[in-house]
Amino acid sequence: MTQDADIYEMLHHGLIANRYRHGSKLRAEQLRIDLGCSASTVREVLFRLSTVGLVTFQEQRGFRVPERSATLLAELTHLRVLLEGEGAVLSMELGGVGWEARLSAAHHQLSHIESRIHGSDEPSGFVDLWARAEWEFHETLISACGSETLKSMHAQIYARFRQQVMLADLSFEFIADNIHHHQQILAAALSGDAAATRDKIAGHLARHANRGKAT
Amino acid sequence: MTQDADIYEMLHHGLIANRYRHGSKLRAEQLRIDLGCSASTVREVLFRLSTVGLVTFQEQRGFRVPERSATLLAELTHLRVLLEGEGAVLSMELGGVGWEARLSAAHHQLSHIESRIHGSDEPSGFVDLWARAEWEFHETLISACGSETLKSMHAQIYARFRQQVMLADLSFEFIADNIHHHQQILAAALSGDAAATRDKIAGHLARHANRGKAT
DNA sequence: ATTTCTGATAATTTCGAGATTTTGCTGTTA
DNA sequence: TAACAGCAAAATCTCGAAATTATCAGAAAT
Repeated sequence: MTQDADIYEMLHHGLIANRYRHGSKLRAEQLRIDLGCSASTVREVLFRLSTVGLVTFQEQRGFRVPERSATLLAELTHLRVLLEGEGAVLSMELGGVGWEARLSAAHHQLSHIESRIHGSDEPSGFVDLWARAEWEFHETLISACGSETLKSMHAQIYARFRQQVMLADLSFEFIADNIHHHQQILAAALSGDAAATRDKIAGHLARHANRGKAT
Repeated sequence: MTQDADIYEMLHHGLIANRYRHGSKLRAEQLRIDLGCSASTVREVLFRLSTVGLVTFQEQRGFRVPERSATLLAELTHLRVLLEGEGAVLSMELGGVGWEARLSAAHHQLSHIESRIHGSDEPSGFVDLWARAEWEFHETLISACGSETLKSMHAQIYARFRQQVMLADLSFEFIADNIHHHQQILAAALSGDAAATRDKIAGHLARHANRGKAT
């Protein structure tokens, strides 16, 4: 059993779930206790995460969780619209009925959870479920695009996007909008309208545009 | 002096220049001699490079140089067209005269080198100069897009693209086409025609479409 | 009172060795 | 001859410690 991959997954997940405060230092000696391994292994993983932008690294000054930044969020949003729109349109052309079925299924799952959250006073217990379902839907949306490279690039951007907005999203103030957005994206994708699909994706991802605070 | 960053740059450059054969194994114990450091440091750097796709990694089986693959090249080309086209169009809107001047300068440098290569029997001595100038031109093309994230993502894809096609490019069989392509891209960008700019970029990058051999 | 120097403390970077796993070779068997 | 088990060699993975560098508190000087 190689710990390395597990440690990577744990930290990756923790960073996306905002388990560590924005801007806080990530000391290898500290994390080794939580993760149950040596500081060297942690350091190795932190380096890898810095390469994909989930942690920042400064020479001789260690690793940090990236700050929240309206500028960065705008850039990530722009790239996500670009990649996710392209992947969705390609999937519409290449995916066939199988893809449409999987997308419907993913939307059904997500819709179910979002409905429950919408009617709940204490939605904090649904956070993990919702995060997984949201990812599944957007991942399925581009899953038939035929390009592994596009998918892995999208996964990188999605992770950084989520890291930026998780704190805002888990208050679920957007939940009513999100339900509507996800329905519109599904409808546009199934109808075969490429331009509309791109539009709906862009509208959905822009929901944080007016809220992100600069560093 | 931190070796780490230097080692990373050395290996990064070597991989793009095809210093190591496609598919060959990258043993840390071997590389430590060429690079003058310990095996652990090499391993750390190789992990980082695997995260951006310049080396492949398999658990318990070490690191390898990615094979040449027509499929992968097609995917990288598609993404480069997407990112470079977007960055160029944004630069045309935001860059102003300063950007136009820098793009002209970069093209002039590249054009000068490509002309010399075109008229030479033994162009192998120009490889490094050409590679640098080619990168400078394409990087400048998107330099005013206003998004650091887009630029770094493009840099990642460009590096992998170059790794795939370097062997083909340094025979300079495309040199006549390339001179024409680069001129067309420059002209379209300066004329302010967004659609034409995207077209010319796509045409330029597709030059390898009929040549890459599957693994 | 503010700045600068200095030493002590803490964090980062590099390294080589031990434990674990894979790989390749050899000899046996059907 | 082909297939398989077992052993030896090599490679990978993990770790903790030594060496280097940054950080900070307190003393000395302006």
